[in-house]
Amino acid sequence: MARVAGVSQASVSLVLGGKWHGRISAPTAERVREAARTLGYRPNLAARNLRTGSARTVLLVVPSLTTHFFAGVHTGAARVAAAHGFSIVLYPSPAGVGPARDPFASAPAALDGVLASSMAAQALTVLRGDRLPLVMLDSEPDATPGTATVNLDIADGVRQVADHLLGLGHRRFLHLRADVPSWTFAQRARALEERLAAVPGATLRTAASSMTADHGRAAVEGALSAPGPRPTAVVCDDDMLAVGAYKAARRLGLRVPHDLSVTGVDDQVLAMALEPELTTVRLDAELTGERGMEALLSVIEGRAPVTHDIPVELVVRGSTGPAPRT
Amino acid sequence: MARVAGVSQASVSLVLGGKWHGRISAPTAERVREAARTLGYRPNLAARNLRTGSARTVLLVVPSLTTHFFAGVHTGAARVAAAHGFSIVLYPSPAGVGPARDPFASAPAALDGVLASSMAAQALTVLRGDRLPLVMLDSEPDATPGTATVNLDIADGVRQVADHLLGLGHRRFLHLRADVPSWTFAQRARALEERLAAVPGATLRTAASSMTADHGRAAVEGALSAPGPRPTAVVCDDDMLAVGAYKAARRLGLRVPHDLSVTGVDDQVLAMALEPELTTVRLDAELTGERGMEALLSVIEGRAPVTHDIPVELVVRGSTGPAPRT
DNA sequence: GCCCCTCCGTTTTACGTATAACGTGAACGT
DNA sequence: ACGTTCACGTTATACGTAAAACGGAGGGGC
Repeated sequence: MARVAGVSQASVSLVLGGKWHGRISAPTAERVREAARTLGYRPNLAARNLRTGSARTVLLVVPSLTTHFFAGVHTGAARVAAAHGFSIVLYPSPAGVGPARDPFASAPAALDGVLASSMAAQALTVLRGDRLPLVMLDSEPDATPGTATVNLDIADGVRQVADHLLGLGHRRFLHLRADVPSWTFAQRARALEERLAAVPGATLRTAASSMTADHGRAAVEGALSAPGPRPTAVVCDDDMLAVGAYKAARRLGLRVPHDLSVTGVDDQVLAMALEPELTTVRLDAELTGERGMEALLSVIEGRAPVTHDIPVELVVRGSTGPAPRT
Repeated sequence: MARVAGVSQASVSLVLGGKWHGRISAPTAERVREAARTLGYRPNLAARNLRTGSARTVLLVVPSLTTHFFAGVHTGAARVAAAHGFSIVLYPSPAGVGPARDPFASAPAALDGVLASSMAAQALTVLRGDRLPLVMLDSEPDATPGTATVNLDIADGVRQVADHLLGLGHRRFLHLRADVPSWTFAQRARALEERLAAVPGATLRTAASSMTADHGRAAVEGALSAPGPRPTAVVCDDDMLAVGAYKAARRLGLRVPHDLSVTGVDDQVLAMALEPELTTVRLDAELTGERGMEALLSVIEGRAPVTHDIPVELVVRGSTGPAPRT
């Protein structure tokens, strides 16, 4: 390469690295670029990484990419990373069985930082101790002081849901919880409890289910068949659970929203596919990924850790209506 | 590291690389491992990659991870890659706007091979010319002779759909095409046409739509409102388009499946969420990813390219029923 | 004439690993 | 006693880059 261009190897590095101004004349620089073009020359990344001590690579830790939300997070994070010349490597689904794998074993090169979802708790225990820049997504604000976090204010979304349903006259609520031990779900439960505690006459039942439509259906069917006055609104931790609520309602002969109002969280494509379309809390997954990656790159580049808040938005559609008269 | 273990650097490499049998005594090997453990020593990946000339890394080219199918492909591919000590780097969504980016610019290290979906056509033009091992997913069998392919026999799935509907007495069909210029969709259209051409009295209309529920609805609504005898079955290229068909049916006052049968392709979570549940062609995305990665690793390791066929399966649910009497 | 500066490059070095090539005692066969 | 093998490690080298250190030629100031 250097031979073809008729210059030294160092000049090649300077030109292709874009740091030649004032050191290499314009014609020579052009000659180097031309030679690189005709040869199809690409700098050896391994050598570059060895020399610079960095591969400009970041680890993204999420439970599963098949979850709509995390796929969106990846998309947003990847966009920002690419814009800064960084690459993303995914931590292989810790949600799968087996012990937490060594996150570094999955990377093709040294890591500059870690962007981790709070739902991937297993991996974090592995990551502690390595002094890598770390940014948490949707984690408890003061859980890890000093590290940047990107916080989705889902609690606020749940409060909006509660207010919306209260405004429609609902007083008897069923909360369909995702039985995943994660702060994000605990937060939702607490927000709903607190909001309803402030309303005289409001009651709250709780059911828990794994995050599939079928388990959700069973849980809701059980809770709605229990003795006592039946809840008129089901607040679900997730759109997929809301599908379960729809199915339960159908089996029990209840119409949505006439007899039973249902809400979700996420606003997946699912929400618009349902009939009636689902009232739900929209989470902007891509924005979450973007902000997370921006925060992480800030830390990597030595700036102070910032904390972002991602606003959420209640999207009212057809699955919520006035509470039925008793 | 070598100092701490009281041994030469070469011995460290041998022991940690697992190639010490017969060259290093067991006690010494143990001493090295012990030292590595206490120091938290990790081999420098950049140096290793430079020395070995490989980063054991593969590029996965898919249009978008937010598409359910491709997220599944990634999951399967990642599982196999991890089992062989390989890493996956994703090519950043070529479906996005802008010119095709340099795939190698997104990688943190040198690539050993490429696993590409046929739907990411843009990227392929970039990849041609680089003599990297390449495996295509769901691409036209003889499009790239010599390269391994993993073929989803969706044409067969469509034929099963046609036979299923014909058996239910349907004769007037509407094909809702995804207007994406990809071989996989062209293949579906051809299979349906050929199958119906063999049935006297069978008719086929076609509508095209981008892959969103709303556009699908509009396309189906238009096609069903056109003059002439109305189709009684809508065969959709995708589950998302089937959602559009449901919505169109509702707007036109048609019940599924009583007045209109609907089918999809994919079997996303969506399919079970719909009411009635969707009859669709199940594609095993994870298996596709696994087979694809296995084929690619074979080529990388110097074995002959193999071609796999992934079977598809018609899943009959509630969205198809007997053709209405005229 | 001498010193100093600027411009344009080159020479050299270090990064940390994998592995080929090279000892070095001790045991062993004859 | 002497070559041969074996078991166990070490020394030395190359990978391709980034960047610090180092000129050399030409020009300007005094």
